[in-house]
Amino acid sequence: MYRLCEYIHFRYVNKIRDNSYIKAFGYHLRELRTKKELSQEELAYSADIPISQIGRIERGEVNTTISTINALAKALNDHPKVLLDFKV
Amino acid sequence: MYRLCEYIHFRYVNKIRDNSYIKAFGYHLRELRTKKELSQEELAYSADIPISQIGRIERGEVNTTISTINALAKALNDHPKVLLDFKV
DNA sequence: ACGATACAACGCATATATGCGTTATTCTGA
DNA sequence: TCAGAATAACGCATATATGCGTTGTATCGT
Repeated sequence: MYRLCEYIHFRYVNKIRDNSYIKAFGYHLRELRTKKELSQEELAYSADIPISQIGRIERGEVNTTISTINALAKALNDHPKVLLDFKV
Repeated sequence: MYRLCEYIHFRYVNKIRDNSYIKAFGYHLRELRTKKELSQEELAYSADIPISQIGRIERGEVNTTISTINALAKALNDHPKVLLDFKV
């Protein structure tokens, strides 16, 4: 039975998203940014990311992707792994 | 002029996604997994992620989120930063 | 008081990550 | 050679990350 998905109705649930982890990441990013005395706007400009997205990340509203982490790391002159170096 | 977005037509472009970086990440994840002699299916089960998603990540087809990295790290008994510890 | 600066919060668009199933292909050991 | 295991690849659904603009709020120096 190919293409069974077309005929079966099921409820989609994203199980992976982890709010406590993305909040911890946002807090950590804010610490890295403020320690380097950068404003959100300056970081946004360096990383070529909209400032609104920087805000959402720091407030822990979004489940950031590794490409974004890479862009932020370059803007902060850090290795990407530094951005994940925090405790939950 | 509030809600200007409603009236202005503009083309949306995702500038952040970085295919070479997500490919390098996938290759690195595959190395971590095979070094521990785990099949994709075993890793998928431990991390509670669909096996098809593990495959897509390792083939560098998707821009993985930090929640997924966290889940994979737990399943691999590594700190999340280990998953970003690679060269592009 | 007031203008400037920083950040929060919203509104809405598109692209895509994930979930979950199936089918196709490749690898591997007896 | 060939059956089973592992992986690739596909199909399609929903949730959401991002892009880009605006408005709201707080702080601060003057």
